Amino acid sequence: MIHINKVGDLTGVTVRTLRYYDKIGLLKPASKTEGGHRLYTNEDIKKLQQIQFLKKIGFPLHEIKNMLTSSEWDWSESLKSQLSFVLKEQENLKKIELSLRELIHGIALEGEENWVAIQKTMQLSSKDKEMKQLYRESVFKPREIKLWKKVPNMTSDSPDSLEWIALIGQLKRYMMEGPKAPKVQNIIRRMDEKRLEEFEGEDEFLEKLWKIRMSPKQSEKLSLYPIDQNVLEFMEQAYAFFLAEKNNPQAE
Amino acid sequence: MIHINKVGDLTGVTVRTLRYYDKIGLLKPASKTEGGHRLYTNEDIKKLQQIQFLKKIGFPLHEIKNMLTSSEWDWSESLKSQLSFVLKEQENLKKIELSLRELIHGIALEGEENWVAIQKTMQLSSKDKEMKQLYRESVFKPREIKLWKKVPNMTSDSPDSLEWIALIGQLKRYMMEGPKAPKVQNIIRRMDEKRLEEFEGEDEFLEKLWKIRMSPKQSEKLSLYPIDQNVLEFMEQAYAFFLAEKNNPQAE
DNA sequence: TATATAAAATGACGTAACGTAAGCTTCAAG
DNA sequence: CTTGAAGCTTACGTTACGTCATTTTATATA
Repeated sequence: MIHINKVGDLTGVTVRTLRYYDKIGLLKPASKTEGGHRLYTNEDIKKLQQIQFLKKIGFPLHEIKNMLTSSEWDWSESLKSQLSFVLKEQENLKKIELSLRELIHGIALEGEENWVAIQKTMQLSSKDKEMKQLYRESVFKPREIKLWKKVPNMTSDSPDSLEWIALIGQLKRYMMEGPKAPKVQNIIRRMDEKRLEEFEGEDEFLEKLWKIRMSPKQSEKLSLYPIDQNVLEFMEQAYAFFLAEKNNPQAE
Repeated sequence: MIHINKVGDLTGVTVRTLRYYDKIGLLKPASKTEGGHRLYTNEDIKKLQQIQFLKKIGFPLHEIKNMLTSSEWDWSESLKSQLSFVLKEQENLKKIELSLRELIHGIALEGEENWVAIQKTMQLSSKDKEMKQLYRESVFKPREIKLWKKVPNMTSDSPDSLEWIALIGQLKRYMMEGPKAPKVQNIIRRMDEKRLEEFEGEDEFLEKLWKIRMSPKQSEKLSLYPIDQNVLEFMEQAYAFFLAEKNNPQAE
């Protein structure tokens, strides 16, 4: 016969919990002292461990009670339904994770102080994702759909996407220095390097992508994070200058 | 000025919820009629949509309230901590998923009627998984560790593992017909085919595995689902008979 | 054996985010 | 002016306990 706090020590559950389980009839102690103190047996401990396990895998107490009392319980049934529930929960959390990453990257781009990023993402997220997939397929060729995966997007945590976000963020910061500023040109050079690494020879695709980028509405349809028009234009100027310099190095 | 049930139609939240948000000060309607009916503006609707989004990604209402009121809120901070929380939750659900699969497969093996499978798995799950990894590394060679992944286990949902479980389950059902029964021999043949497909030429490894299998204690240490001793022995007999038949087809 | 003290018992309130029901009041149409 | 629909407030129920507050029992010491 084991006292209540000893049971707690053995299994890690609190005294309060044991009293609660007693009250709801989930685990009644085998006996009591004449004064009313609860006394548990080894059997009770085993049952408690089963309860703990079933609770851990997500069953509510009232269902655990049924499971352990009714001998005719359809274990297979409830385990499978619990499994499908768990799978759904995981999908859901995956979506939440993507939204969070989008927001975090958005703030990295826009800076924390202004609400714009948050607003944009919250609007984006409220729309239908599947629609976008369909639209995407209508605009690009099948082969280009594969390339699409390499386009940096706000939900990815790949190093590549992160660097793109960082580069664009820096570009915004240095915009007031003009497109020819060395800092800006360094960023553009790095972008060009990455472009070559990832999209070498895919000029047609890049051309299409850039046109879409220049139209905020189309960008949004494709769930591209809407980059400010003036940033895009600035980028185009800086890139033009970069190309000119490259072809004619010593000129000034 | 929009009436409360219209707001519900527009955003999908219930009237009760809107009244609740009013009460806790999360979303107060811009004005009220003299009779006390709530009137919302377009601004309110926008705010409500933000609330919905933040709720969807897992923030509690009181935190959302802070986020939307205090202008100095550290968005980056709370988004990141929420992200890490979500990641932890996903890990947790993954573990739960594995436990559930283990139980479901256990029942497929032992049959629903007897508690044995459930008991066994519940005991297995309560122990430390990392310990097992270490033990495994001490028993097998590095090269064999890779092979280990192909050993059917109770938590996998790969077709291969499922078939092994099904085969062993059937074997148990036909045990009373003796090791020479055609049904039993068919199962053994299928097992042999699979063995060849997956472990061809790895005789040393299989030998080791089999020895461990014959010892319930060692099996458990490696988190192998403990198969009953008599089933294993029966399997050995049936397999011996199978080999004999194969080498000497027409004898009887 | 009386008493001090630890530990146990019961009862009640609080939690998060609403759902649901009861009973009363306001709004808008006819 | 009536009437039915919709709105209002109040309050209890939900999950699985945590956290008091108060009282009673068990046990060790004087």
